[in-house]
Amino acid sequence: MAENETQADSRERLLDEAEILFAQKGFEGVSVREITRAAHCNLAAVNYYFGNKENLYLEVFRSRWMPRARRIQESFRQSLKGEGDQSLNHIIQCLALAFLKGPLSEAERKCHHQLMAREMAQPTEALEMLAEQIMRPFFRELTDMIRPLIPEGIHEEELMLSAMGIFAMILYFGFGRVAVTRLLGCEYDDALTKRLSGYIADFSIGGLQRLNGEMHHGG
Amino acid sequence: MAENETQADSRERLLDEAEILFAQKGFEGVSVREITRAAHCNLAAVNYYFGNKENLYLEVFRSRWMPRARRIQESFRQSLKGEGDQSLNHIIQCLALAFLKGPLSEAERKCHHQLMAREMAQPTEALEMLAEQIMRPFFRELTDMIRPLIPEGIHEEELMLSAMGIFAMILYFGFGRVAVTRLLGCEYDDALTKRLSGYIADFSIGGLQRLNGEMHHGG
DNA sequence: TTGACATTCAAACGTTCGTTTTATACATAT
DNA sequence: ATATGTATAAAACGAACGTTTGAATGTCAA
Repeated sequence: MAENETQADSRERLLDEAEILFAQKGFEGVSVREITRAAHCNLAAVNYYFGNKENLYLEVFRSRWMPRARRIQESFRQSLKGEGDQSLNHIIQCLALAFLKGPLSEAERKCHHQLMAREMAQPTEALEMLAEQIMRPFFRELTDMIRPLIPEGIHEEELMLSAMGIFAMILYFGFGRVAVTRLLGCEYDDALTKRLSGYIADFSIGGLQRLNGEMHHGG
Repeated sequence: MAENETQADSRERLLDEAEILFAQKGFEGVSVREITRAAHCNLAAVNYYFGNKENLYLEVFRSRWMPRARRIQESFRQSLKGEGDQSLNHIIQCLALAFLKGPLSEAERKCHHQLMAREMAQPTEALEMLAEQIMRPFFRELTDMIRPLIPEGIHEEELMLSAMGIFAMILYFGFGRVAVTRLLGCEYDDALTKRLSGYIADFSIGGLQRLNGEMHHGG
């Protein structure tokens, strides 16, 4: 084997193009023909390498989405370690930034969040995999991180919901950017992303602190 | 024409069933045959009444989604008028409640939010219609309502983003309930809905107040 | 009864879908 | 040189898709 390009890269090209197309149009919205055309390989290649279309979809999550999710998480941990400040403010700011600007290109991030949003709206086998291997561990890590920084009596569920509320906004402004720009009346450029990031951080921190206060001072 | 049942109700039954199925599976995920089967009418009925599948989809938004959105908004206005309290706290609480519990049944609300989420993820002609006739007017109404209650210097965009942040969580916990329950590890029953509603309200209010207090964004 | 109109129905249209089949090209190991 | 395994190619499979057709209904006015 060895040697020049376009050889055994068909499998990789298929995964690359499939992820983009699945993110843009959804599983049912893309045909195998469209994917193989984009990847410059034969129609039968999907079945040759992955057995069927559904397996290709799952493999996209295994070999593309999950590693990227881990990179985002790692970027979050690194930016936390970088400074001594471990306040709630700092943690959430780093969290929002890691997911909204993070270590990814604009195209990658858009693709990443769209796929996630689609799985949430219409879960498949893939979501079970992500929930188990990516999301639940990270939520646990996150709640463990936050717990010592807030008043004691708070319920675990509140904590979980808080973390999910943050991701709600991240996902919303990520996957719904077409609608967001249509409503804001301005383009989704780098500046807007930065402002969104700061806004989400502020909003989340405010929400968390209010939750803390409510828990203790009644309401 | 005769006033019997099941007569010219085919059109209405088609709209009812189509909305549910479109919400559950998306435009491409449902076949005309599936819709007509659910509505107990002939396959050709879709083309007879609506010309084609896409027109049926748009008509679902015109004759089902939009009136329901107006009912939700009206419920919000009524609950505001009911009491003299016009504080920021009260407004947002009413807002969250109107969208999370509001005047709809559980099934209706689920259907409603799922359709919206799908349009945000993959906008069609329908979203332009909703943005113009429903969303933009309501956001304007909302920001006009909130503006006098917060410090002056605040930017219009911040206000818009705040409103959208609230809807982000509403949509997230609405359309992603399968994923939510999978992460929380508990069922999405009435009690959870109630807690979610209160949580989103608290979270949103906290976020807004923080925005007011601190104009600057870190990072 | 007749004619016109609105609605339903079964059947078929042409197209596209995911998948399978068969054949071919080419590298490497024996 | 032959056998082997990998990869690509074109063509076809049956099934399902959205849509169209034309006949069969039922209703109501004339």
